[in-house]
Amino acid sequence: VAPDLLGRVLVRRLPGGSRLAAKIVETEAYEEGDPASHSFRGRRTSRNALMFGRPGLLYVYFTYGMHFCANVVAGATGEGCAVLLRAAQPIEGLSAMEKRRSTDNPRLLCSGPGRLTQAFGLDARSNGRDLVSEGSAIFIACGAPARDFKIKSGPRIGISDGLDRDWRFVIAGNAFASRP
DNA sequence: AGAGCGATTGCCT
DNA sequence: GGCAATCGCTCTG
Repeated sequence: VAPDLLGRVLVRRLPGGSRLAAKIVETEAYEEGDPASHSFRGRRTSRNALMFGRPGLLYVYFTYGMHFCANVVAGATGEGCAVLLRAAQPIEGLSAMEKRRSTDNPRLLCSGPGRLTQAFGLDARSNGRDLVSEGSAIFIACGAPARDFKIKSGPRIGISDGLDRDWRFVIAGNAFASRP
């Protein structure tokens, strides 16, 4: 699911009818057999409960005392599996993102997991939202995107265990990834 | 009950 | 390249 999400568009409807939209350009996969995952060894806690929920839901967690990270629940119900959204290329609603992010550099709006949630206004209240219903206030647009890009994979970022897995996926050459 | 640290970011030199 | 910010989750005793 992690590479499949590349090129798809994350959309947020704002009160008033305007929208935020950005193309997903970088993702990471996490699952139960994975020592870097919140769901390692199938352990359920109050924080990670959503990872074991229905696929297509939004799992948001708080980290480093100040940042939120957004994930797409990706396993069957009961399986602790999710895809971290690490970076996206802004498409629509840039001025609203600029305001939330306090910068007008488009490269700094959604290029990083904490930046992306801040630009989209996602936080603990967004937990459990349905990302696969286009009626949602926050969702991933349906329909297969153009596959006119190559996918690069490598070790995930910011972890100390599980570095043997190449479960970070980026659109090759895209300038909006969290790092070159 | 308390310590340690994290799926990060931004500002400093 | 280095480090502070900042707080909730997890593990240890």
